[in-house]
Amino acid sequence: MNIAEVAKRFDLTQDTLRYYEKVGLIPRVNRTSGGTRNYNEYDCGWIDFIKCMRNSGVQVDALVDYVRLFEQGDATADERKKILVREHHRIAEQIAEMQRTLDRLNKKIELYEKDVIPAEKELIIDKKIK
Amino acid sequence: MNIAEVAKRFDLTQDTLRYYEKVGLIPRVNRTSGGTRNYNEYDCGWIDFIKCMRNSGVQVDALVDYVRLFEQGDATADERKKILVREHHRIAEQIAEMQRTLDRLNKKIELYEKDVIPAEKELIIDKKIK
DNA sequence: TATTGCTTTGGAGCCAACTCCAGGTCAAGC
DNA sequence: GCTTGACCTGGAGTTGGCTCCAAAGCAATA
Repeated sequence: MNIAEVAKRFDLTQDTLRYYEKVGLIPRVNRTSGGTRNYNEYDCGWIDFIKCMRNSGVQVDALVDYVRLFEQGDATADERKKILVREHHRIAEQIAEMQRTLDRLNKKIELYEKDVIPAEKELIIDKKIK
Repeated sequence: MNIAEVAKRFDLTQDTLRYYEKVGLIPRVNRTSGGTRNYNEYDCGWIDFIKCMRNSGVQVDALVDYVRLFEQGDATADERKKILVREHHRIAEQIAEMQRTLDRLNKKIELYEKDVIPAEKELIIDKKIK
């Protein structure tokens, strides 16, 4: 697979794919004799994983660490697992916070629906919610 | 309330509070004759709301729009509601995506727990998950 | 009133994460 | 072999969202 195909498949730009590789978000991709990237399914597995994590707000640094450890072999499995667990916690906490925000928005939207709210009541809305 | 007290109360820096006001994330705060900000509970209500939204990933622009409309009075209630509904959708979608990521991480962590995974199996892990 | 410290402003600086570009190389069709 | 278009690299530029700073004014305490 050339870079154009991979970019299309994952809805990423070629620049982003090259960036991912450059900073170590994914392991180095094999090249043709001429130096052109030649992606295989293994690479795509990594891209898929990284894109998923990035879309959930996992920091580039954390993922770079993970990939670096991965490349160091089996001995780092424990440390890699710790990263995954830590990021799991972070995401779970973030979901909880966003859920509370949704509740708050729900109440606010409900008030907007009941009667078009005069602007001056805005604070009261927030007071009620608290 | 002076800015120091408000900053402490919301665990924000004074710079952040001034920034919020400068870009229009919160309505203009009243000042003393000398020009010093004098926050009241109304201001705090806004800060609380904005902090909550920002922590859930709502963009500054969207909130600035909301505040601007709010300041234009009752006639904009409909448009304001639309913003809230749109951001509600965005957050709900983001939660869904993060939930899927948690599932994926759970499976991956589980595999790490079963037997310390040789690095070479990394792709297989992702294949299984897919 | 003098000192010490808090607050003001505009604007510069910073960080994460891309995104774009120039100048060059490679490859595929004619 | 030549042209045309895709791909390469290193590095500069951009965006969003703060964060920091200098120079100056205000406030509280002695």
